[in-house]
Formats: sequence, C-alpha cells, structure tokens
Amino acid sequence: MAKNKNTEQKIFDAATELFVEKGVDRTSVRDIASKAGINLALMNYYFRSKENLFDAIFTNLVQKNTKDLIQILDSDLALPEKIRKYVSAYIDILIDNPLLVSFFMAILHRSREKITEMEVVSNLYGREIFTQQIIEEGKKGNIRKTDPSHFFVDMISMITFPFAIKPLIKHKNELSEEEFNAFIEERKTTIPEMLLKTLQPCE
Amino acid sequence: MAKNKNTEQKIFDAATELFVEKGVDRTSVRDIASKAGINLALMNYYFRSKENLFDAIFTNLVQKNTKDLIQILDSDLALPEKIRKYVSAYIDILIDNPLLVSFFMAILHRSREKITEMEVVSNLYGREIFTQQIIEEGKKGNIRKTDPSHFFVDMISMITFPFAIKPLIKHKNELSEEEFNAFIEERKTTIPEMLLKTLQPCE
DNA sequence: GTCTATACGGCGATAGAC
DNA sequence: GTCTATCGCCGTATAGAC
Repeated sequence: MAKNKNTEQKIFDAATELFVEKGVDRTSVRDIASKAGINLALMNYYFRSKENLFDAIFTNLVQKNTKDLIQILDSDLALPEKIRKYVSAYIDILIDNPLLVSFFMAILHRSREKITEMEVVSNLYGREIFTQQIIEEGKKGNIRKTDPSHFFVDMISMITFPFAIKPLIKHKNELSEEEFNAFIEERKTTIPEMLLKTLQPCE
Repeated sequence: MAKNKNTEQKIFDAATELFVEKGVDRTSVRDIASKAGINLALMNYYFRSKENLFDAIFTNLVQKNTKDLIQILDSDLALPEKIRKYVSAYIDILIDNPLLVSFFMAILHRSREKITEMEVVSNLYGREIFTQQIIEEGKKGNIRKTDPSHFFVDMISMITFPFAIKPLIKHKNELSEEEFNAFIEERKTTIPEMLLKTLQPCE
C-alpha cells in the first residue's frame, strides 16, 4: 500500500484523462498503460478489468464535482442567494472541466440502467431543503403552484446543456475559447434572474 | 439500384437502430449484418466502412428530425405562438425517439470537430427571422436588452436536456414510462410560459 | 448482388519469470 | 510489484466463387 499508491495513482490519472477526452470505448488499456508510463499488465494488477477502473473513475469524478454543489443546496441560505451561488459554482466547475458534461452524457447513453444504481449520481438530485424552499417561495407569489421538479430540471438544463453543445455554440456565434467562456459567464446572472422571475407574482 | 434498395435499406435501418440504442462504438458490423439478416461482406459492399455508414445515418437522422423545426422558426408566426409550436413539435419528436438526444450527445463527445463541419447540424442553430423577433419583442418590454443567443440556448436546453438525463429523472421521481412522458408533456406549457415571461415588462 | 473464407491488426486479459 | 510474452477473441476489410 506504500509503493502502490504512486503507480495506482498514475494509472488512475492517465485513465481519467483519456476517458474524459476520448471516451471510454475509444480508449484502450494499452493507451492508458502507455500514458501512465507503465506496462499493460500493471493495469490489470491494480484494477481487475477496464470496466472496474472505469467504475472507480466515474464514482470519483462525480463525488469530487458534486460535493460543493450539494452543500450549497442543503445550506440555509435564502432562495435567491442560494440559486445565484449554486449556478455560479456549477458553471465554474464546468468551465474548469469543459469535457465533463459531454463525458457524462456519453456515459448516460452507454449504460442507462447502471447509472441510476450508483448512489453517488442519484444523490445530486432532488435535495429536500431546496425542494421545500421552492414550494414555499412559489406559494407567496403565484396563483399557479410552482412544481419543484420542473424548476430543478430547468435550472440544471440551462446550466449544463450549453457545455454539451459547446462546439456548436462556438461555431455558430464564431466565438474563441475566451469568448465562449465570457458567454457562459454571462449566464451566471441571466439564469438566476430568469428562474427567480418565474417565482415572482407578475402580470 | 433496383434490387439494391432493399438490402441497402435493410442495412441502413438495422445500423440506425443499433447505433442509437447501443452507441456507435459498441455496435459491431457483425451485429449490424446479423440484425439486417445479411452477410458481413454485403455491409462492406454498400458502405465502404462503418464510419461511412455512420456519416450517412447521422446526416439522415438530423435532416429528418430538424426539417419541421426549422420551418417553424422561419415561419411568419407571432413570437408567442411560434415558441409554443416549436417547443411542442420538438418535444413530440423526442418523445417518439427518446434515445435520440443521448445519442447526439455521445456523438458530440465522440467527434467534436467533425460535427460542426456538417452543414446539416449547423443549420438548426441561429435562424435569422427568429433571432430578429426576439430582439424586437425584447425591446418592447425590457430595459435590459434580451440577448437572442442566450434566449435560444435557454430554450433548447430546457427542451432537450431532460431527455438526456431521462433515467435520472425517472429514478428520482419514481416515474413509469407513461409518467415520465406526462412530466415532459407538462413542459410544453411551462417552458413557453417561462420564456415569454423573460421578455415581458415585469416587477 | 450475394455468398464463403480468410487475412490482419488491435483488443482485454493472464501466466509466469524476475 | 513489475516486467515480457502470448492467448483467444473480435472488428474491419478483401478476394474470389456463384
């Protein structure tokens, strides 16, 4: 467990990078070994199989990237502030890891059933406190009740999806990498504005 | 070209189904041949390679499914009515082909550069007339100008993304297939409402 | 046009020496 | 723990008979 750490980690990191960049199916164990600077057999010594390695990487990626977000949703912040923080933090994560979204989408398509069984994925959805806050806030202003399920889906859709179609957005709007990020940066204010407006009494 | 049609079409249809269902990388040419009820060699006689076959299928899929949508965007309907029709038509397409979205997302991850070069994909984004309408409508009511880029991204995000995470939504809300479709059906009214609200003077 | 047969290379995985 | 060598398998592509 002492010396292992280094090699095991090297394999893990190399595989993570390749999986996210090229996709799981298009990454061979030989690629991984080569990138990690070790031998093919080592890869099977530490992780019994490629699928095993993938499971470990996927779980780790989800955990690492959703921890802060869940904390925000579960905090006792007032709803407007909470939404602004959540959107901003979420977008920051995706700016730092632009391939993460399309990787997750590819995975979702690759193994539809498997993914819902993973507790770590399931956890980021439908947090109790946040759900309650939306219901409360909606009651105040609106005749029609606000459905928290739709609200949450709207929110994560508007945050996440643009990254999935990043190449299209860049191409059609003729944006550089920096300009795309600026476009996304704007959404940190437009998305919360839009969401909060739907909760307000109006017209 | 007479007798071909049948066999070529059989291959094309079998491959389409498998690609969308299992993903391109996890579909073998032997799978396709088997499903089409023909021999492996035939598959190479009609389409030079798997990648070739994929290109044909992908182009066809996009064309078939975006034709009506583009027509709506380019029509002379008033904005509210246009948005309602667009959202409804788009959702109907995705209800009929629930795997389409995650398939496209997987492809986008698989070949990022290639996809923007395909005219057929590029075409569905940023239609002139629709863009103008949003600018005009936004001027009327809002102090802050409405950015049509964000508006369009918001719209397709809210329509499309829920299908990409369909397994998660079903699982967390404990929905059957019918209940999921009902949930989505509700969005035909909630999404246009939300979008139109952002264009209105308010608060 | 459709078939059988097969060459070829890359894949994931393992046995066994050190 | 780390390596070399190799297994059996599968996907792609082609040659050649009918």
